[in-house]
Amino acid sequence: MAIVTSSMSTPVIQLCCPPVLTGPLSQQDAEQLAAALRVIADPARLRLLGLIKSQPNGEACTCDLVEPLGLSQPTVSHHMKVLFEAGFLEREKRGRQTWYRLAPDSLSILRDALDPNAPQLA
Amino acid sequence: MAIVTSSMSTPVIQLCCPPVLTGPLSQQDAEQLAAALRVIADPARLRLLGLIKSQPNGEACTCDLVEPLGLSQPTVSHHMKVLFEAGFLEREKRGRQTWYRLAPDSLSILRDALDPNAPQLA
DNA sequence: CCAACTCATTGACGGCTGTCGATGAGTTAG
DNA sequence: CTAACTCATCGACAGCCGTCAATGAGTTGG
Repeated sequence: MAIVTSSMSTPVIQLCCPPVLTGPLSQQDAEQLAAALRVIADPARLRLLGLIKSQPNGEACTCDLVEPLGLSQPTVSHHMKVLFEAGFLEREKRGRQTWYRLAPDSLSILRDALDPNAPQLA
Repeated sequence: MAIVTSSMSTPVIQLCCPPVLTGPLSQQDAEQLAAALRVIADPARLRLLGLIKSQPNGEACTCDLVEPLGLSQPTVSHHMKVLFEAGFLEREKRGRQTWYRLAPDSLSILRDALDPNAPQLA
């Protein structure tokens, strides 16, 4: 019996993927890459990534993001959770605040998957 | 009065965008980039891009794509329209068939927008 | 111990969209 | 001209998801 029975799952960003144009994508590969892309295919989440990156030390707590984003605190919290669980953000709790930082290489993985010069396998 | 009153609009892929991590994205920039990402954040459309690229001459007609994708013909037609109007595909009618080809540079634009080493502006 | 603060969770709602069957429009072969 | 073929469009439906107000959980200061 595992001690940790939580719902921790592998971040989608780490699961994907052969480049799109390497050849026909399997259904599974396509679903994983699509899942990773869907996470950042949202204006609020894109703005959050840019905001965090532009903060001092490249980190931000939730309270720093609510007002510049112009969305409610629960909504921001929701987006942060999605970005974190997908592997785009790192999270650290300090006192009552939660600090977020960009996960290195997460965007690079997506970039690689979109490489238009990927070698044809077939 | 314009002769062409059709609903032709600029492909979303050509509208976007400063890189995500250059700094805080404006609402408009974020929406444009998100719109472009949403187009390919779908397993069926990702598979279509890979399928077309792997065909002889890098082009395919709709009839070549329905069976390998495992979706109905109207659904495939719908996805092709979305990809074309977004600027990811070029289209050419020959007789009763419609042939599609990857639009060069479309994926590269998205790749550039995801550059994790983009210079900070602020 | 209590009040204030920060953040996450819950539940609800509305809009978007991926899918299909049915149908229509254009093209070719006979 | 007609039948068959290829593809697009339409209308409908179900599921997903972004958003918020209300509430709960954990932390700090006094």
